[in-house]
Amino acid sequence: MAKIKFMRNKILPEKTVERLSEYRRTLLNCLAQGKTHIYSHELAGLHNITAVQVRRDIMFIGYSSSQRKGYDVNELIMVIGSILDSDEGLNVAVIGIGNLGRAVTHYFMGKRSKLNIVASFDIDPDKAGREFVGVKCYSIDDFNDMVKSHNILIALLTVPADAAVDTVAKLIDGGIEGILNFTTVPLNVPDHVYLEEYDMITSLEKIAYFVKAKKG
Amino acid sequence: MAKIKFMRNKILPEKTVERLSEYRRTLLNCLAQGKTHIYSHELAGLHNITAVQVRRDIMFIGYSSSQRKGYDVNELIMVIGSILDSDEGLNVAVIGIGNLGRAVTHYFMGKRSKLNIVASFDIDPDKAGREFVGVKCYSIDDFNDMVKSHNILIALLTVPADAAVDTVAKLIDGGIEGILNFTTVPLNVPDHVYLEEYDMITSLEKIAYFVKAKKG
DNA sequence: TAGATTGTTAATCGATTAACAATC
DNA sequence: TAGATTGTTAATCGATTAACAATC
Repeated sequence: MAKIKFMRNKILPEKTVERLSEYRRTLLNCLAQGKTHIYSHELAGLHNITAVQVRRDIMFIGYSSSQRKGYDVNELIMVIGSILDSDEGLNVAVIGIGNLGRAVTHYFMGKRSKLNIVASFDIDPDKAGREFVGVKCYSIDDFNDMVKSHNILIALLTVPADAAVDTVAKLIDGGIEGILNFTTVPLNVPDHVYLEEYDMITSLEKIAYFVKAKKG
Repeated sequence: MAKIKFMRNKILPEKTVERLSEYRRTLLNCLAQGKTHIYSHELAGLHNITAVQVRRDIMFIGYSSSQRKGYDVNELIMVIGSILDSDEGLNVAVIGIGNLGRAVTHYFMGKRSKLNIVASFDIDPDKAGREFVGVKCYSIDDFNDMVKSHNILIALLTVPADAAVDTVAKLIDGGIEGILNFTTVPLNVPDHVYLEEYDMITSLEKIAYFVKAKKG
């Protein structure tokens, strides 16, 4: 039987958290293919990183394989789940149900996950009450009530750029704790809110720069 | 007049490149509001970073303000442009024109940029020849020819997860040099290809983890 | 056992921040 | 000038990698 040291209360490095999320998806695929054990160098190879990094990440979460036959895929999935997931699942709202909002909702609905999109919100009164991609849309004015009644913790911000700043003020006011910002607008949030930028334009401009740089 | 040291041939740190892209957007807004000069601490405040970091980034690109009255907004935009943009613009293709592909295309078309979406590609023969969001769709079989004739350098990968690996092989074969990966599948690419992950699920799971961690 | 693999410490690398002289 | 601001070096922090003893 594998050992799990309970160092769960320690906060993990950001990059490790990212990779754990990625490992888990890969491990679920392995499981689907009937693979029950996986070596650190195998998992590393699938992610284009080094085996040391995989082992160090796994060390951080306090898991260790019992044999030298690699990690038990099933166990590792469970342990990562115990780190990343909340027992009760986590409720998420999409803010702004235009083209991007709908595509993102659709994208998420396709994945199994402890993260549930429970509502969308829009400023357009015509949209309130309707359902988009299987998710009910509410007026942004109902946001505060909904956050409380539906225990919404995280918001996906997919509003147009010029609405971003005002909308974020509403999200903060409503008591949201995490925001994934799809807009290209830099946002100011208080310390207790976790903000993650998700900026296509910057990602693309970065690729463009390094493609140029590589060419000489 | 401002001085520009020509250290353009040096490769910039990844994070600096990201921030330059973000600064530029902010600077364009400043310009639109009639602001001609900006202090490092102002630009920093708008991005929730320190003024030292702004100054260091600007030092890296070899620009320096002539007065102690902050940076000339217009000049700084030009200098960042000379770093990030290619003179001729850069041609981009969307691979997989489903929900996500269309939303992403729509999103980009709204921004002015030196990055042009010149084509989309799909495996579905019914889509080839049609136009989506103002961009013509081609069969993925025509990819190699199109890359050459339209000088496509970068691909946005918005295909379903199970098609990701095969599709990337085609992109590489066609001679693509940069990929923005919207799928959740980890990809293996040769050294000369610049790959950037753009993974919503991981971003969300990361937010979920740190929201939990902050609470106790 | 010998070889492969893991878990962990120490060394390195890269990015951020602190400190401060130079400038207007 | 005095105060504010910049440009840059040195120190710190965080993340990756190298090295290696321990284990099966």
